[in-house]
Amino acid sequence: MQRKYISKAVINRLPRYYRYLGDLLEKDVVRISSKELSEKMKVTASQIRQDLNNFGGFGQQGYGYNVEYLHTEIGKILGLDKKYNIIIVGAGNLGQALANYSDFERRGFYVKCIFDINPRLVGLSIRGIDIKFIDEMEEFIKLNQVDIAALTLPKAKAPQVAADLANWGIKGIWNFAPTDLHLTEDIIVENVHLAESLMKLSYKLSEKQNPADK
Amino acid sequence: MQRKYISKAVINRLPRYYRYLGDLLEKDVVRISSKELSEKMKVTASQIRQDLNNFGGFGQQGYGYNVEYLHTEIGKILGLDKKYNIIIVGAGNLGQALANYSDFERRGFYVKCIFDINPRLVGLSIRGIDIKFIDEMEEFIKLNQVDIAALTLPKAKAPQVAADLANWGIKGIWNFAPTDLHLTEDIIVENVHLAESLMKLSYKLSEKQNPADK
DNA sequence: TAGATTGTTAATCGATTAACAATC
DNA sequence: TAGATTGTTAATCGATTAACAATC
Repeated sequence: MQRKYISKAVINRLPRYYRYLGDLLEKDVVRISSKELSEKMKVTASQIRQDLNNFGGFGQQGYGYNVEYLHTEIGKILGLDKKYNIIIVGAGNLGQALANYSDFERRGFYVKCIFDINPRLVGLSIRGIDIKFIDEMEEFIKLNQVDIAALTLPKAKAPQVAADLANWGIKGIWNFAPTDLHLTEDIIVENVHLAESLMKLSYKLSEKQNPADK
Repeated sequence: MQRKYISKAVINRLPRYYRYLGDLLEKDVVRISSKELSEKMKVTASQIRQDLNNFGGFGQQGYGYNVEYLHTEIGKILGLDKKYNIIIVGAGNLGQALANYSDFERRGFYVKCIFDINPRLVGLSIRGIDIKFIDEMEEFIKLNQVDIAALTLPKAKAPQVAADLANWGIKGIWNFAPTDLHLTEDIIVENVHLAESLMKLSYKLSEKQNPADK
């Protein structure tokens, strides 16, 4: 669908546009101009127009953008019109939290199974999602069409599991382990590094106490 | 401590440097050149040297960088030599997962209390951390020196709670609610938007199926 | 038609990379 | 000293913002 090359900076902003448009939609706002949206989002109107025009003209001169239409179109760009099957690898607290987060389903992400090595967790289920022993993972992936694996396991185990998943045909990895996975080009990795996020907060807090000259 | 203005791009990379240096330290690596590190991290050596020099000369010509020293210095820049008291607001799965994540303590982040409105959770404790009723939060913050609040509560409640926390003297908010908090300048917000992270993964997956020309 | 606002080009700004003199 | 590698300046590249003609 997307044809021309889109910079990473633009892609990173798309989900935020999507969220704001969803909020507007809930408030029954029908149309919005780039200027109004820019004030809400605290970005420049120019950036919004520039970003959107990477994907085609969604607006109308003199009118602005139709909220519902733009929301739908950005959803399509983000691939939210498709369905994804997810497995969660690691049934610890974070894995369980993700399994419980039913909101993902609204966006087309379906958690199909959770895997762990801990026999005390195997056999349990969360929101009707089974926790299976990790040895059953290969077969499960081959029988079900699993697109994405969320890795919520210790750093030490992540690289091997990721390599296995890649071999078994997983397309994307949502990596919560605090390590970088070095896989082949054709497997997509999206990292969530909570510890690093907390460090950024910490940096900003100390900076506040010792501000820069500028 | 930090004097000159540091760009956001640099700050975002610091925790990753810190992580790689920590890994090297565990492997008892004593020194590393920007070139070696750049190969591991898949960035340019130039960028590493440029980034580090924002904070002063940590290396030595002809030698490279001492791993332990650089690790410590970046830790200081990130404020990891300080201690932070944290409260978690929202004792749902994600809040509980954060409370259970004992690794944060190693970095100086101490979870002191969890708050919720659900009477069925109040009175329980996680790893010895009490879950209290949210009405007790104001007093708790005034009695204990709380620096950071992690918000793991529904989007609808986040803005009001954040405003209260700001009034009660919280310095930083680690926001997991899928909304932007508009607070005064002097309160620091670091967002973790899991849904947006998943959308980026989704984008990259659909892009792979319909690649750009370039 | 007049007013509003997009789509898009041009100008500016900032971040990254390359190059190399300084120096360990 | 010779070799290695930093610290730092200069060149390049990319992203953001400003401006405005096109057009609804």
